[in-house]
Amino acid sequence: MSENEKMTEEKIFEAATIVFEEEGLSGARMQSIADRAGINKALLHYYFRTKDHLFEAVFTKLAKKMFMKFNPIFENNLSLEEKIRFFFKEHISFMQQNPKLPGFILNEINHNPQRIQKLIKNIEFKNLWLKILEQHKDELYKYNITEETLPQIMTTIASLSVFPFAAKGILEVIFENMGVDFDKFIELRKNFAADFVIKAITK
Amino acid sequence: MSENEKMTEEKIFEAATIVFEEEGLSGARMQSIADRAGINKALLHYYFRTKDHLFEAVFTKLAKKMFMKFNPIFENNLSLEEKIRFFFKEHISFMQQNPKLPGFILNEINHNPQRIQKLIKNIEFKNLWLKILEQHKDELYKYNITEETLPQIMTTIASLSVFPFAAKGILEVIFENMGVDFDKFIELRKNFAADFVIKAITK
DNA sequence: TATACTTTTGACCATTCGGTTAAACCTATT
DNA sequence: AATAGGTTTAACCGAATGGTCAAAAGTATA
Repeated sequence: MSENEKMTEEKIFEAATIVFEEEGLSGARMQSIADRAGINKALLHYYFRTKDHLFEAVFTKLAKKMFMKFNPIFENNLSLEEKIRFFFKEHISFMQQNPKLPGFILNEINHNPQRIQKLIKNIEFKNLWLKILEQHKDELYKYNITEETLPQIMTTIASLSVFPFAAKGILEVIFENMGVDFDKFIELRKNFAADFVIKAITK
Repeated sequence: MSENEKMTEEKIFEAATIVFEEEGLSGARMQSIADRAGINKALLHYYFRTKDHLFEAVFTKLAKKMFMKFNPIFENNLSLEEKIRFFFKEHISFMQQNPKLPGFILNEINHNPQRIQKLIKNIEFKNLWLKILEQHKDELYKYNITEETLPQIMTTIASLSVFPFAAKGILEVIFENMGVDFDKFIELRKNFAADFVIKAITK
């Protein structure tokens, strides 16, 4: 039945997500995914014809899930400062529940940059400055934000949020050595990063 | 001759570095490395018995090369502000010449965290705070740096420097869309990141 | 030049891996 | 109960992969 079918496809998808996140495209084994889904390997190919098909499906969904989290910033009508605080809280909370996502996505894109191209080529980054300008015209004078520094500030905000997860493997070892708990560090980071950025851009 | 031997081992090592950086451990093929080095595949196993041996050699050297760049900060006797400026200039310059290194190292560590453990377990991060305290006792009052915020600030500095390279694949696409040149962005980042951090931590 | 030793090679091996096939199994419809 | 449809499986396949081996090629020493 279609109910059962959804179940199986879902099982496969969830298993594939875990294995791909953990091992990467080239490191993942179809057999591991089948085992984890509790099904036969041939059934994988029945639902998703090839490994690449399956990977593409998983990757696209995860990447969208990730980039979606950046959207609300340009939608709601908070102040710039509120938006920054909102972003760090939401984005870091999301990654707390998906700690392996950032490293996985960054890595796979570096291995095959064209994969992301079709995903974000539709988004009009060109209008980004105009959009921000119209929403926050008055506030921009208060902060050191110009069309020139926008890429730097955007990247900076993304860095502060994403990097700790992308570098989790290293940080955990270093922090352990310093007697710092990674999870606690992340919890504190929501406010620290927001304060840090706001302090830095305020004239 | 030993001269020739060094030549061959060197050729293998360089080829392996390129292939591993590009494809990762699981994606790299011994045949590709042999081809790139212009030698027989069996010769790889003559010099480095297994793929894992070869990878370990390459990874260890690259990881050391990377982390070495953090050292001078705790050695020279510049002021805190000078150290921050010095770090961003040196570290980003280094990565400009090795743009694939950050992503490679982060990814391989996430896949196998214990790999980094033996490399940095010798470093005494516990004394880090004491070391900084003794070198910059007076300055620390000027900045918002305490033993509690140190991990956040350290991670922040690393983020601002490393992340743009770890996310190069994405940023290049986005920047292209915005009419921004990645290399120019990186060049500007050396000063932007330093200014940003100093502004943020100055009371 | 003969000998001993190291380096390099081509051919080969065992295993793993993504993918296929034909048959068995289920489930709904008649 | 018989039929037809999709779903699931065990067994299998060819190619790719990491690794081995014995012989060839090179080199230094006597």
